[in-house]
Amino acid sequence: MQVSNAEVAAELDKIADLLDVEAANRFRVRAYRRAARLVGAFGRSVADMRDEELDELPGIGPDLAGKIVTLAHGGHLPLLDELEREVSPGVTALLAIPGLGPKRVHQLHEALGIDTVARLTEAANAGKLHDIPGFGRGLETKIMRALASGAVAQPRTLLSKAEQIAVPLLQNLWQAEGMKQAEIAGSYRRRRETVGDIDIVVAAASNQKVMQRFTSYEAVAEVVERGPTRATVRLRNGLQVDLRVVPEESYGSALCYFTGSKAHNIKLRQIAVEQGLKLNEYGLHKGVRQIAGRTEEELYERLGLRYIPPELREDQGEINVARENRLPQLVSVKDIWGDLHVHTNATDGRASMREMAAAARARGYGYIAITDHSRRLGMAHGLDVKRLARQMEEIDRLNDSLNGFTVLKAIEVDILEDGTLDLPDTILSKLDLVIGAIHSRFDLPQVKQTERILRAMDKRCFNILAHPTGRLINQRPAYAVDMERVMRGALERGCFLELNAQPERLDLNDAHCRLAKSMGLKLAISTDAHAEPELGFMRFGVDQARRGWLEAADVLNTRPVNELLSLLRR
DNA sequence: GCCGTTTTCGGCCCGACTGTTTTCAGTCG
Repeated sequence: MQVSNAEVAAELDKIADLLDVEAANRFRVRAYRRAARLVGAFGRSVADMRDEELDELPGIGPDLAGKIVTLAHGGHLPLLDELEREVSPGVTALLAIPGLGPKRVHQLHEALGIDTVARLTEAANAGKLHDIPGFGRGLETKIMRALASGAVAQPRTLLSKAEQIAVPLLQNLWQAEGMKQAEIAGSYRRRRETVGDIDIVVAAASNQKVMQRFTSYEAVAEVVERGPTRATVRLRNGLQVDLRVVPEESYGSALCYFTGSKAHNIKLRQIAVEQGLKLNEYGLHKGVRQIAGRTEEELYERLGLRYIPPELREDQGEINVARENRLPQLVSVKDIWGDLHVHTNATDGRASMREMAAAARARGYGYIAITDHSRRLGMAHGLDVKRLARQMEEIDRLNDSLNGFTVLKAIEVDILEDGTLDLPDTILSKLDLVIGAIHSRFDLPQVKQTERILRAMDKRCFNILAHPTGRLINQRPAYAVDMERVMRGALERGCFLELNAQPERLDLNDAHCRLAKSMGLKLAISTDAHAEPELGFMRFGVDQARRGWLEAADVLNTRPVNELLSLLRR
């Protein structure tokens, strides 16, 4: 039995939570959390790794390596059983409630035997909490408010959605008097696929004016916290926004600090300590004297590092690479020459191919591939042989009328359950590009799903595997597939994988991108656009690719059409 | 629980805000 990295990470996190509530050594707790984070973000499946390989990873020692191996093969940990005997497992859910951390959860359990959210609600409503030492009426109401507002376990917000909320908010903030600098920091700036909250950093002449403007913003439902330099609000849609105002000479260090990740920051501060310096959000200090911090660039430089782009700041090896001046030259939207996954109103798109081509051209592209659905997707009015043939003729005519821009004949063909393709080779082999996709039977076991894909790739006309895991963020998990085998299979056969840039897909994820890069497999970044504005999703795909350390050379569609076509030839 | 060109034991990042306090612990990022 193989257990996914995400599940192993969840178990490790559970141990950390339980240890936390047990008041275990906090560094021991941290070791489990670090391990959970590492495993969760790891491209390879830990189930395929040996004990000694895991031991090599930073923060993983012999003990954790053994536990990870056990978990990855469906084994039981005596430690976890023991912890769950001592602390009822439901208490970990209490940690998600704002205002409750390990100490207070422990107290709730000791004093009143509270071990579920339901019991906590009951006790709070009965007014039993404020008698517990260290608790008071204030905390009791705070907890009751949190419980009532459903603040518990809210799913993370899609980056694209966060952008729609944060950008106008920031624009509004700029109207405050005395604004000097401002940026959205946090996981938003690191371009993670989802954000938990929004962090904004500001340098301004008057803290007071900024705070005032921020807390009175029209979308604010509640001011959770408000001090002289920091404020937290909850918006009506439930999203939390933190604002931090600092002096101009601290702006760079504050921006860096609030961009994170937390793990990256800890490493930076360790480096500072090693050099006899101190790093905080106000700057880099030698004794009481500030020696850097006005800009991020200056900060990294003074620490002996090259500037690290926010997308890489995850403590995934970027610091050593920056020290050795080996940072990747990350791909950017400017490098993209065309879009290889585009739908039209021939199937479920909303614009004609002419309109999509014009929109792509207006973005400065040299080509797009028209990839409508195949017949199997009845819902989308998928193309059969006859309609596809007609579309190909139409593309020829369109190309005749275009100068310096190419519309590629292509398709997003369904990979059927047995790994055959939804249209015959005779027509597929006449196309410039064939994208294969799974739209059915997401429930196949891993071995079957993997073989289904490899079998489809066996066809010499097959070029790119679309949205390779099928996940929809917050909606549908990835289907079970051995990604390493799929990538190796693609490499051996001369085909490629897609990084689908739809904000709710972003499929492949960042770890997969790194895995592909380490194997030398190029990826196509494609929008899967169903309307003209969706061509703009390219930047989300590029952001994800940057998080995966990809450079222009690692991406298929960063080259002119002739080079692209020769790469596609099998 | 991890880690080490000062260490195999004794460290492990730093500050703001809140609430319950008489000087600070807990939580959060």
